[in-house]
Amino acid sequence: MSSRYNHREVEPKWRERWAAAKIDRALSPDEAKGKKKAYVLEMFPYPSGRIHVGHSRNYTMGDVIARFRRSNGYNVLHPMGWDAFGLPAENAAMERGIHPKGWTYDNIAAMREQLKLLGLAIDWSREIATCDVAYYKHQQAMFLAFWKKGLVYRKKQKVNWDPVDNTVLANEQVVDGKGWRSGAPVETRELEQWMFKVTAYAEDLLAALEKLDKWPDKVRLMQTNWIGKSQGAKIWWDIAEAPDFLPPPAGEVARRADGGEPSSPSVAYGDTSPASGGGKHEPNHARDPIEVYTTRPDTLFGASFLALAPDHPLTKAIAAHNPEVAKFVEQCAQLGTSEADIEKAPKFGVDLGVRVRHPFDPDWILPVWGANFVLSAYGTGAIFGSPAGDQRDLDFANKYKLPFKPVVLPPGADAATYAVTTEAFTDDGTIYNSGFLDGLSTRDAIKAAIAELVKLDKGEATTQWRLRDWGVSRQRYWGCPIPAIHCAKCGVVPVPEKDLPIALPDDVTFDKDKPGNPLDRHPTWKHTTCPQCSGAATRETDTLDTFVDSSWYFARFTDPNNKNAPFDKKLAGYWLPVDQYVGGVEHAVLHLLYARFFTRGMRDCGLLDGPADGEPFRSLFTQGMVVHETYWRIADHDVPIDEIDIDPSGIALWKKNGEQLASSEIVGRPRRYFAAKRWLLPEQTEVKNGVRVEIATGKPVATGAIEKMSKSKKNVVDLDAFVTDFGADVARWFVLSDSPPERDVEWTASGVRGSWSYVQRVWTLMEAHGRAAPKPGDVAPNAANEGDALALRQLAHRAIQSVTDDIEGFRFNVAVARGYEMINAISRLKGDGEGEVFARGEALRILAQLISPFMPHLAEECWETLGMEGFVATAPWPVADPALAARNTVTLPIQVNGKKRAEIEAPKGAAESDIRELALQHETVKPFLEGVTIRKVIVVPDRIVNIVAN
RNA sequence: GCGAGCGUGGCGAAACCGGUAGACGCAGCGGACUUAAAAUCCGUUCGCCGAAAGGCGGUGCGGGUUCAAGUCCCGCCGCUCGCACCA
Repeated sequence: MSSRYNHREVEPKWRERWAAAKIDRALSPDEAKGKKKAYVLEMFPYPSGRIHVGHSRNYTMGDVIARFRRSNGYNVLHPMGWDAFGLPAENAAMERGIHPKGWTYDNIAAMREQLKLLGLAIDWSREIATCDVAYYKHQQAMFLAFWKKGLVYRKKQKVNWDPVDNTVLANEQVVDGKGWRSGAPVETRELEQWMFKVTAYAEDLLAALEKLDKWPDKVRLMQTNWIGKSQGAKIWWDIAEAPDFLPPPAGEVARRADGGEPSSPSVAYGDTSPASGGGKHEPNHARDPIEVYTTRPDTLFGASFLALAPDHPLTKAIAAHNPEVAKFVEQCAQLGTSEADIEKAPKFGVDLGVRVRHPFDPDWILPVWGANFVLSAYGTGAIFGSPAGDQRDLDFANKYKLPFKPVVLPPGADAATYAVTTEAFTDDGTIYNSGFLDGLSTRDAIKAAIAELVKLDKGEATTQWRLRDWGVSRQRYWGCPIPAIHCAKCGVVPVPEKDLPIALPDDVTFDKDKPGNPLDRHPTWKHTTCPQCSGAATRETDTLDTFVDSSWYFARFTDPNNKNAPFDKKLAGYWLPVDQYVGGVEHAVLHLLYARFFTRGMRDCGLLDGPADGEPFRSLFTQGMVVHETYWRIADHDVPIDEIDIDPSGIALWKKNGEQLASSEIVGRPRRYFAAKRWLLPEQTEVKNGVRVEIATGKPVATGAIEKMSKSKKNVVDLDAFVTDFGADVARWFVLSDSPPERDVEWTASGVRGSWSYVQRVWTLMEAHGRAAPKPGDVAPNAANEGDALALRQLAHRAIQSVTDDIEGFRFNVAVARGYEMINAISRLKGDGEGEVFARGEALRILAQLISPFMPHLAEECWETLGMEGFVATAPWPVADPALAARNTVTLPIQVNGKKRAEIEAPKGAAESDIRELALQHETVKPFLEGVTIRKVIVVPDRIVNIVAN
């Protein structure tokens, strides 16, 4: 009498029982005496609306780990929260005339209910949302602490400015030089920005990457490149000649526009100004020596020119008087910044009319050029050109007929004949044509050149970083207000801690016609008094970048309801670092770097005792996405029907004047062709007679690329509907099957059917067996230790070993395969004797435990059906019986000259000489040994035999 | 351009230290049950030759190391990701 497994009743039942028993609650350190802790965390979601099955994969992976750890006796912290500030809420507000707060909290409520459907073992008592005042007031206090510590400063910085939306855009929000929402060309503006001094930890952030051995190499490499440490030298080139209009070498002239060290410390709060750059050659006045950065001071004798960035102060100073230079600067500004543009842009430049002296020879005069390929944002914005050793310098020198000579002799080349024409030699070699450096290796010459520069006071060794400080100002409403006050008399003043929180006002207006920051135009909120002089003052109306919110939330989870502090030092010390962090690789640099910075900052502000090394995430896993086919049809009105069509098999036909275009001709499709696509939800389509059609119209539908599930392409499967139809367990099982977790998995109807039928098979066997499963430790009857029963017992115990290793090693797809293997083996075992019943019951019990991290509801129902006590979720993880899991006989393949010819069964650990004889005497092997001489017999114990003969 | 990763049946994949290539799933084919269908169950499925036993070939391409290579080394080709005129 088998009944169908009814997930609609079973799943909610167990979720209620788990909640009632509070099994997901993380224990306090005192309660958990004797247990090890495990902090398992998935990157918390942005509450964008509703979740779909694609979102579920990330949480399911974390949940498998969390449940697995709990079964293994750990005190598990597995929390959930909401990255709730951000632009989409304001956009929704503008489009629909609602409040960002209401929109956000509604979304959170909806998504919380959806996530709960998945049966995740989450301690919901620790839920946080970054837009709660209870959360961000601690963030404001932390901002003040960082400020006090010198990790916060203000600086004029170039930003992407959207002139239509009146706001700063992040680089990611600039697409092809245009604002992603407004479509308006983005302008560059200089704005006073709040900065976090990430560069203070550059050395440590880089060095500590080596210790993060449980992070993917790929992510560590990306951070290494992002931090971009480079060792070299600064060199000061004295001006020999300059145009008369340049001011004399005195007075205040700004240094290069966007340099390493920030400018004036305009903020009063203890020691707020970052350590100044310090050299005696600062600042770089128009007639002061030109500072150049190089990694190759060994090639100094090959120098033939200096080149400055278009926005180097000296270039700009000359452009103000020299029309030719002004034209050059303008041309550079007009060049696109996209990758393709840079690739294509030819090198060009202009002689600035300035001449400098070579540091090693005052009589050696070199020209100074402006050049488009020199970046103002890197190094000092000025280089010396050594054409024989740098391809860009060589191209430039060839174009403008600047002289050059090779100074590095490639290994093996002849100094008498070696020459450079169009290809520079950039590798290490032997220095020649270089005075006192002659004969040295590249390495030694770099040291010798720097020593000489220091002696002459013409330069010094230096380290250059690609990493920049983090600009956190956003001209936005829906974010954490920055706790600062602007006073005409006192300058920028921190809000006293007792006045926190600075809460966002609710009464703001969102008006499409009045873009910009609603805080800025709020009638009362921004007006306040100065905490120092009590005079009239205004609040800072910028809010913090939402990446700040997510830079410390993992610490808040350790003590989420603390009213007086962001968290208790002891609790944070107990739980941190996060033992397993799971998230998308798209956060490889920004979020993961900022969090590492923040942990160090919190430590140095005394908020955090451990981890002493400042690393928030011990182990990181970057998971793949759920992808799905996309479906679309032609829009009804946008395009003349003869220009685009869909053939009955779902292939798009692009036509022009009735002629069909080959796919190669469809490059650079006009924009309106894209507008012609109307994406369809999978459930709006069906396959009829092998053709996918729109259900409503019966018209054929085109099948587009297989892409990450996203609202915009509509290739999503709604979670609620899926859970109703198939159950959460099927979704969880499916997203972990088939593909390795780090790779994408394609959601397919047939794959879902496979998972569904697996659930049914498990249930059918469980129910048929009933309440007769042996408990762990029950002694097996003799009959269970022979024949097929024994084979099943061995398989089950080996599965314990395998699944345990697979979960530990993030091979969930392999663990899933073991689940299939087990159910196949269990259903193959026939007979109802004492031995079979025992073996079957034991295997089913083990199966219920092994699948419980993956399909917790089904496992729980099975556990109860088998007559087991308590929750399978909290039952100890099964331990394999070594006697059963071990193999006492092994199958050895016998190869002759590397080709498999036979197999033999042999006892495990059998003597090599015995195996050798068995192999040589084997009936099917013998024919291959006739007429040849046996050269060698290789016996790898318990693995293989290979007979070498010829 | 630089850097990293990947390339295995019709498809998703497995093979952890070099040791029986293709576990497991999907799709396909054959069968059972059924009036029929769905569901379920059983068998089968890398290619070629063969009635079978068995043989030959096979992990992007070309070489190499080894008794033995999907796995290690060298050189190509292709795809994906990251960075990009970084001095």
